[in-house]
Amino acid sequence: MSSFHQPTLFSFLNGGNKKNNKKKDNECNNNEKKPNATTSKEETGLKRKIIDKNKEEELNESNNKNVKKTNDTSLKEEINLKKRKIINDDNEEKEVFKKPKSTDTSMDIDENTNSQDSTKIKKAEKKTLTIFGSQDSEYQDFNWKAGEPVPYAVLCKTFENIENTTKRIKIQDYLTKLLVAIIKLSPNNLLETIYLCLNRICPEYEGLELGIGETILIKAIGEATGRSAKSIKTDIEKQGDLGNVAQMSKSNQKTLFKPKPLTVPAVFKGLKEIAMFTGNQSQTRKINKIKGLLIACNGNEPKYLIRSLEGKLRIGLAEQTVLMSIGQAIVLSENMEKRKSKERLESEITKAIETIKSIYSELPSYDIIIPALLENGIQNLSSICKLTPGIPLKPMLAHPTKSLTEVLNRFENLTFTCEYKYDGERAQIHKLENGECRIYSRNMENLSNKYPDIVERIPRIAKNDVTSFVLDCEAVAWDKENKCILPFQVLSTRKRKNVEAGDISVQVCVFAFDCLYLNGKSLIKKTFKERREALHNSFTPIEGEFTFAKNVNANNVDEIQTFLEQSVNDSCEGLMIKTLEVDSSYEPSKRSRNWLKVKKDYISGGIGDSLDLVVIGAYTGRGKRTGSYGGYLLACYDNENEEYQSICKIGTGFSDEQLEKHTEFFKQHIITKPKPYYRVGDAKPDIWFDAVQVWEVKCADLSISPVHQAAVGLVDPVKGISLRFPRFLRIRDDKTPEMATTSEQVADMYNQQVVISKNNAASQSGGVDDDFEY
DNA sequence: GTATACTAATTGC
DNA sequence: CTCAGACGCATTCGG
DNA sequence: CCGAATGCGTCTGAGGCAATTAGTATAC
Repeated sequence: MSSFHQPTLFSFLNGGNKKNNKKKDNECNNNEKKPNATTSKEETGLKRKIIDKNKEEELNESNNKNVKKTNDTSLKEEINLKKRKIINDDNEEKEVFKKPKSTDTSMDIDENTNSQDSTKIKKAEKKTLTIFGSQDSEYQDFNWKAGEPVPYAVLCKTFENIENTTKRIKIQDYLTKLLVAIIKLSPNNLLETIYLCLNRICPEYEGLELGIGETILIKAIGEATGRSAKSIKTDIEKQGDLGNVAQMSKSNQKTLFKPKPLTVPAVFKGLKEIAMFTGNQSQTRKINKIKGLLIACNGNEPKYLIRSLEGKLRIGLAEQTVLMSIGQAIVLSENMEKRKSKERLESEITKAIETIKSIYSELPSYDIIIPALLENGIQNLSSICKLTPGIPLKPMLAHPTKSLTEVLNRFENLTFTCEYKYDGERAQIHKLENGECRIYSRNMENLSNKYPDIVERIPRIAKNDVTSFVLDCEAVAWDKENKCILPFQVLSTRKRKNVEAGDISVQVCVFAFDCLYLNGKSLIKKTFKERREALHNSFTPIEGEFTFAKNVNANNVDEIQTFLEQSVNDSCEGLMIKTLEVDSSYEPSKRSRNWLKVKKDYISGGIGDSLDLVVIGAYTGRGKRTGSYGGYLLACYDNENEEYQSICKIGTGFSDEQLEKHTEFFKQHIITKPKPYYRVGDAKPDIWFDAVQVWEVKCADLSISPVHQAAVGLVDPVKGISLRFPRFLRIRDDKTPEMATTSEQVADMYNQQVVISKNNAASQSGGVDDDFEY
């Protein structure tokens, strides 16, 4: 009913005093531990098993887990910590969620001063209110005064809180609390804070990147702490995260003098500067800047600073949650002094979250939204920030489905339509009122300079009375001579920057499927039926340059099945299925995955490719896969040379349980050097294995590979073949490694792909393929 | 000094 | 891009 | 009738291949 929940409000109001909270949490843990531990034995499921297994450690260490976290290096501890987190969350669930709920009712009688509970809440509320402008605050330890820059430590403390829970409402809560305080104390820092939470430095469409990777970070950490790159690398394997390694290296190090504490704006400015270093010696300058920041870090700051630089905060906080927190925080901060009923606040927050999400999906720029929000409040925001040609909007995405029956179940009794899913690059085409044309990618990067050929043709696709528009399309590599679609791999060879019309080697055809804005009006709230009519009425196809996506308004399985097969036969990936009327607006904020996609490889036993491959190596896992192998190297068997040829790595498709089992199993088959009959090209795994097990693996396509060696010499003289989107299906215990898929089979599968065989046929006959029409 | 080869980073799917 | 896990929410099931 | 179980959608973070680009190191 409402996305805002009472525990959120309660814990927010009650969270005024950090020390009280902490104490309470500990009490909860102590009280809950024993009953929880005993009941867990009767329960099944992995989660429960983990709890049981680690019960003892949990009892001993739960109270000083933060201390442990920063000081303990061993792998075992890290894993325990991971599991402990689950247990803590379990306890939280019992305490934090039940207790506030029981007080909910008293919140309802807002003015009832007789109730003991409600007086408690008032006290809590009062404490929260005193945050602002006084020393007695949640953030008092950080010496943060109104009007002054937000200390980086405050942000990192919030990150730590967030990282230590998996509860989404709680995460949202921690961030909201911080944002409210910032709005009240240092509103100028709100924008920077939000960017740091999201690990970004500017709107996506501005395209500024950090240009920092692991290698440079290792160098910087090494120089800042006096450690060798090699020892840092071994630590990463143990700790699974460069941020943790930096934290460790830093805490072991004694600093001679204390630099001024970091602030949020200073860190943000530092990141932006790093991003803007270019040209000769820029890497050295980046390293020096990082070193400077690192040296100024205190407490847990190195961990989060380094993770920010890595581009992955990995604390369970991302865009959607940040947006919700912004909405919640702005309402709460606007109503701090007012006494509004719980219901009233709740509904205002729900509405604000909806508003923020929808505004952001139409105009994904915090640079614009946040200042407008601070200045004008949430009420007038949608009149200031709205869909504008020239600024990309968040694209609608599709939900994968496993079968056509699933599609029919979901869209039962609704009118829907099926479209070809072309294998190319998403292209959002904008024409501004002033005539300027731009193209944006799925991630809102500006592609105008990549596709000058498309930009040039944009004015010709619209009918005369059209002044401005935004279209949603797919750009697909196109063979002009034979009038057929080329593989994605061909498209990706196009230059990306400073493309001159003259040096375009790969032609593209644009397949349009939606119209989001037309002649000064946004169409996103209209039904897809209406939008598609607008598209078809206002634009004209040009052969080989601009076409509408092929579609059929079928509604029975047979028809759709035929259309699906036809799409694959026409070199497409499968179908997109969209409702025409009900719930068919283009509002990614509502449901970003409102469309369904049926890809040929999803359908089990169907057209999709599945291979039986041998495991010959592995890579150490990072993050939540620390302590197990995060990915494996697979090979096919070559009869001719009696060797195993690498075909791909694989890192998805297995459950946590399987992942652990694989790790256990393959630890018994480690070999120190690769066998002479392993041919792996540049795919060097961290650990080599004896060829003992066969895995069934599924993929979407096969491609010519610059690294892997499968079927080398059969399709390409020097290059092998690899798999696109590989995923683990199951262990094939019935097969020995010699019975794995062979190189010949791999080569055959490659050649049998429609898009390959069609093009081979076309280039051999030199004529137009008659079966191929648009 | 300039051309070339290599590596790391980013981005598409 | 694929996939699994955790969470939150809604609905159904069973004592 | 209420709490437990179940099912579904969303969100997040693990992991994949292959291409260009930018910066650096090396060779001539």
